[in-house]
Amino acid sequence: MTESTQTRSERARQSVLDATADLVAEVGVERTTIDEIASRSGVAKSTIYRHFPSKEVLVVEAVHACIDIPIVTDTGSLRDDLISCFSGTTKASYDGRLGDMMLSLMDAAQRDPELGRLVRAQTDQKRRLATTVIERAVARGDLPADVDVDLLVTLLAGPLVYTKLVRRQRVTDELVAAVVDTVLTRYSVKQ
Amino acid sequence: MTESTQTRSERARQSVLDATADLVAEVGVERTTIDEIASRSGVAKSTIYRHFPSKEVLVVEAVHACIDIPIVTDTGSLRDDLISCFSGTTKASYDGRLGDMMLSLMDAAQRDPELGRLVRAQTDQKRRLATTVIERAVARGDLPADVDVDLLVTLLAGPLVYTKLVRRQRVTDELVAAVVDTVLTRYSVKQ
DNA sequence: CGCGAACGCTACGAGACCGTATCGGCACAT
DNA sequence: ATGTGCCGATACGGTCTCGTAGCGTTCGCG
Repeated sequence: MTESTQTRSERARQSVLDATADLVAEVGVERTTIDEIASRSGVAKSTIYRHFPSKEVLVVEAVHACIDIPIVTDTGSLRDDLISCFSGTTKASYDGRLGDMMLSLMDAAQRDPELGRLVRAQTDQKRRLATTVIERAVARGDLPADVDVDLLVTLLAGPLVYTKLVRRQRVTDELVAAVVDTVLTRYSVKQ
Repeated sequence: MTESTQTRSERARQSVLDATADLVAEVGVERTTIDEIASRSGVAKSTIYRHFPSKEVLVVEAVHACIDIPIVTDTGSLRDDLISCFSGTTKASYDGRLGDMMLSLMDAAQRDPELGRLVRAQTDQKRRLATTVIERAVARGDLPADVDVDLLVTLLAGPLVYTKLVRRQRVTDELVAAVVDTVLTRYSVKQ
């Protein structure tokens, strides 16, 4: 990716991280084993331990490598920016591999402080994207200055995350639009 | 509870179910072990296996025993009924022991079909409470007849579940009221 | 092209856990 | 009261997993 010339060590490291992420997505954090990671990645167990001190650290790094932050648009329309923002964060974070990991990660995060920090940081980061969009709208006067931004983000993100994680249904663009429109109506925003 | 005269076998069985629920709430489904259940409940491992064929069955029964369905009010006010409904389901299902179990259960439910059915049934049951309240409002004419009930329930339940499970914050009565009011404004319901 | 560092393979000890078996003792119904 | 059936304690075999170690092989830098 970054360099087409990859040293042997780097290739092994990357294979391990990939296999770990795949396994966490498939069987969850608890059932992920070093032996299976070795088997899938084609990297020897001894080599894995040369790169990562423990299974916990490996999992944290593997998850960390899966996270990418989408960019927020600035069209001047609160509605469009929110839809774009939540479509982006939902697709980036809850579709594909990371989406399959989330429940297991959140569960494991209850007991593993390091994973807890990671999951919380991930959640906060996504909320901050929406917060940015909303605060820009407040600055424009499209939203009242005394709006409860935190509540607003929860009202928007809640139904989408609930649909994905609890109901295990796809988050369609229609749902995103419906959620955004419902919440914005409350604040009398022109559409 | 149901009978103050409890045979020895019944007492043992109940102790096991209790200890199992406690353990699942504390350390999750995966880290819950029969030996620890035996140790905590004061019931011998051999006795546990006389009552339950496997750890999986035991966990399912223990979780099942934790579930109770709150009753929905019928005050004639959609807003009041919704607030009562979601306060009730939230308190009953996400506070206390069951709340501590949920993430681990939902994770385990991804791989265990039996747990999957249980969790899904639990979710559906709670949604049906809200659906009942909404349909009564439609019948009264308080909501348009063509309202998307399923979407409406998601809009209401989503932020509350998200607050509890993802943000790991308490679901206050203020939050419930704010969510209900926001969603109902969209449908121009008098408050 | 040569040498050292890193790799793959295999085996190992320790510990956790499951599910079964054995056996002595206590509860509960008759 | 008395015996039968269920319980508690304990031990066991088997499996899985972690993390370490030894050893031959191969990559890649100079």
